[in-house]
Parts: sequence; structure tokens; C-alpha cells
Amino acid sequence: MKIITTGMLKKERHAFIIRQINLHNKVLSSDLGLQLQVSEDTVRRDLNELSESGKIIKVHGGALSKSFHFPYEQKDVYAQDSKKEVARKAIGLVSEGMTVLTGGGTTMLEMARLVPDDLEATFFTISPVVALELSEKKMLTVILIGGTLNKNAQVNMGSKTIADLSEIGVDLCFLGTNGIDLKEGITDSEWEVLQVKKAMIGASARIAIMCIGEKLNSVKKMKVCSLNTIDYLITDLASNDPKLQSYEAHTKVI
Amino acid sequence: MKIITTGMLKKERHAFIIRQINLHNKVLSSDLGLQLQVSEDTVRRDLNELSESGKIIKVHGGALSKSFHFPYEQKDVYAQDSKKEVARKAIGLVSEGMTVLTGGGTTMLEMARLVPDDLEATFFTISPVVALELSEKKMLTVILIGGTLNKNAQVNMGSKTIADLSEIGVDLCFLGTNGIDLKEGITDSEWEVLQVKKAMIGASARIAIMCIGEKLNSVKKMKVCSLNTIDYLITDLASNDPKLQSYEAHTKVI
DNA sequence: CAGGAAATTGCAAATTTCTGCGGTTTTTTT
DNA sequence: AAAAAAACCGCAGAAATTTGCAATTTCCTG
Repeated sequence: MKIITTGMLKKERHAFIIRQINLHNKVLSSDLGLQLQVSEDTVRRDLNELSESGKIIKVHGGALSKSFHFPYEQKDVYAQDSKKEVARKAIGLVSEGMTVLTGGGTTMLEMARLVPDDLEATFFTISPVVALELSEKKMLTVILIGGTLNKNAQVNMGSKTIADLSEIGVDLCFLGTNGIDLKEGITDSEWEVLQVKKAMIGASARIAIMCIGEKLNSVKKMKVCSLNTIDYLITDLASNDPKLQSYEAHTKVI
Repeated sequence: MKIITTGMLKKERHAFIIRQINLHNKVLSSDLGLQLQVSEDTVRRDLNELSESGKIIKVHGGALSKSFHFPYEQKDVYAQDSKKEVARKAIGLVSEGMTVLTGGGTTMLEMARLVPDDLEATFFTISPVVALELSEKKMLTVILIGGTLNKNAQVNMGSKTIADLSEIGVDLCFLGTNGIDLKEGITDSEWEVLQVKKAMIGASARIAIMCIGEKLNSVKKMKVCSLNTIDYLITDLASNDPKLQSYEAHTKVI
């Protein structure tokens, strides 16, 4: 990635660094030196200041996100990258002026982070976390669908959420899922989640399912909708991946 | 870009600077000196004034937009200790089984943190931040009132929020305020905020106002309600503080 | 409209902050 | 253990800011 910046104020550099860290979970002093067009000493001084005020964690070679958890196992990191890739592809579907509805979860959060700063659009969401992240983007209108906050999923659920969803209409809805299968379509294991997802589907003209490749061909207890209801299937896999071939008959694979 | 200006009054220069900042998110002292045809010393004095009145953020080399902020940065909390004391007193009003409604802001967030882990109660809130904090408490039911997320206040506002508030009824409502005065009662400076606060008051059997002592006897542009509407006034001051005496005729001072 | 107080502005000197560089130390890699 | 990479340290020049002060302008008031 090449980012050219000139004549930044120190505070701006700090903000830039924080953004880079939020985006990639880490930064290298050498990269920042090039991107910010300053010496690595200056970068290190910046990192020191940010570190002393507790915004980042400085390590040899650069810095890490404060919320960065050291990889417990390789798979976690791998999934993280996969989700970022899914998010990156997903945000490509959103264009100027659209009205979008999103659920919660880490993939949605990643997507919220990747919304371009100059995009003017309206985002409905049932996730307070996603809403707060989206509120960083100046040009967005963010509407939080209320309801009973589910402590595990950290999204709003329940009859109020369902009722409110039934009153809106959006262009595109992003949904995550744990169960997706050729025959059973989209499935879920929790009844409450199921109800909300159905309501979200009902509120949207087009539906995009986001899931990492390893979730393909797994079936949960209850059916959300069939594959034909889905307009886009967004995964981290390459579009020519054989695992995706059989899905292409039912939906647009991205 | 070349902008030629001559013979501007200070007020005009200030307006010009604010415009430039709104446009570009930052200004350089040196640029402004040229654009305004005044010495950089004058520019710096202007920036100092604008900074002191909280319109901009002055940094070495120029100034940044007030809305310039780091993603995730916890803004320096002003008078944090006082607010914690207010929060500590406030949470004492909540008892088992109650239904409570709260607004947003740092004081409310402090209160959310202080909710006992074993308290079983229902909290309605218009603040996603407070909601997420409350969701840490296992025994609470947390209901987030939806609406359009206000980027500055980080609370939900707008007609949807008002409508939803009109449909609920709670035992106790916690409200923060910037303006409280014996004669004018509770006042606020933003119309949208005013509407929401009125709706919150309408939804609750009892009203508790939370504010730090220094806010006492200040008046803003628009009236929320009179002091008699208020059931509790919670401040960080000792209950025998002379500043509080005159309020005791209208409301219970804590 | 004259006169004077108060506010404003530019200038220069003193001070502080910022930044890159060379030399040295520490950490990591080979 | 040696080599390489990254950090650290201190310094000096550049840039920005502060401060005091004098000159000027603005704003009242009679």
C-alpha cells in the first residue's frame, strides 16, 4: 500500500498512526517513516508519545493495537484476516447515496471501519458497536435500531427490534451467518437471532451474506432463508475457488 | 488556493478561520497569515481565543477542527472526579427491580460502571456507549432506545427516539444538564437535545438531574422544565454546601 | 467631533518545540 | 559470536510560540 502524505502536523501524524493501527493491528516504524515522509526517529518519538498516553503498545520494530491480543492460536489470526478480506469485499457493494442495513459481529465491525471517509450514505444497524464505529465517519447518517440488548451477541433483539425493522426499507442488507449450505440455505441455531435475521431480510431489497470460507456447507438447526433469497455471497475465498462453484447457480458469488 | 482579504475585523477573521477549518479540518498559522494579510502573531492570538472558547483545537503549527479526533480516543474527561462522585450518589437511588431510563455523557457512563454486579433491574438508555457498559452486568436487562445517532453527543435522537420514548414508562429517569438555575429551571442549548429530554421526562415517574457543582446557576437558551418537575438534584457537593440551599425548597438535594 | 481609554496589532527578543543526524547502545537475526 | 536492524541519546538548526512593548486603531463619551 502506498500512502502519500506531506506537511502533516504532529497531531495529524498521531491520528494517522492510530488509524493505521486500527486497520492493521500493527505498524512498522519503517513503513510509517515512508508514509508520513518523516525520519524514523520522528516516528519513534510519535510512537513513544502515543504509547505513554496508553493509546498503543510499542514494540520493537513498531507498535501494536492496544486491544491486540497475542495470538492464542494460529487459527484466530487467520480468521481475523479472512474476516477483513470479507469486509473489504463487502464494502465495495456500497455506493454513494445508498441505504444499508447491517447486523453485528466482528466482520461487520471490520466493514464499518473500512467505510470510506467521504462516503455519503445511510446505515441502519442493530449493533451499538457497529453504530459507534460508523459514527466516526462524518458523511454517514447512522440509525440505530433499538431493542433489548443481547449480552452475548451485543446486538439489539426482541419484539421491538423486529417491529422497527418491519417499518423500514433499505437497498442492501449485510448479514453474517454460521450456517450456509447448498440445500438448506442460510441456517442459524438461535431462535431470537433467526427472527431478527428474517426481519432484516424482509426490510431489504437485496441481501448480502458475509461469511468466511470455512463456514461453507455447514447446517444449523433452524432455517433463515433459502439460497435463492440471497443476492450476494461474500467470502474470503478467491472467486474461482472450487468450493464456491456450486453456489454460483443460486447467487452472485463475490 | 489564493485568498485575498484586507482590513478584516477580528470577528471576521475568526469567522474566516472557522470556515477554513470546517473546509479543510485544519489550518496552518503561516497560511492564515498570508490569507488574512496579518502577522502570524495576530493569527496565533486569534487561534488562542478560538481555542479557549472551545471552537477549535490549537496545536503546534496551526489548529485542527474540533471534530478532529482519534478513533477510539477517550476524550479527556473534564472534572472526572466530580462526575464520579455524582455517579456514585446517583446509583444509590436505584434499587432491586426498578425500571430506569438514562441519557448519555460521561457521568452516565460512570454510573453504568458503578451498577452493582448483582443488581437485577431494567435499564432503558438512548446511549449505545452506556448500553454496552451496562451489558457487562449479568443481572440487568438493557434496552436501547433507537434513533438517529448523534455524532457529537453519541446518543440517539430524532423523531424515532421521541416516539419510542413516548411509548415507555419507567420509575426513574437520570438526566444530565448544562444549565440549571433557580428561576429558569433546567435549560439546554440544543433544540434536538431539548426534545429528547422532554420526552424522557414524560416517560418517567420520577426525575433525577445529575450535574457537577459548577454548573449550578447557569442558564442556557431553551427551557427543558422547571425545578419543581425535578425530584432529585444530584451533585458532587456536600449536602450542606451553601450553593445548594436555595434549591432545597424545590427538589430533594443529594 | 475632539479627546482619551481600551483594545488591537506588529515587531523583536527570548523561549520552547520539533525534527533530522551522527554516534552509541540494545535487540534481533544469522 | 558476528552482523544487521532498530532504538536511544544528545545536539543543533529550523520553525513556532511566547512575551513585553510601542504604535496604531477602534470605540466611547461628553
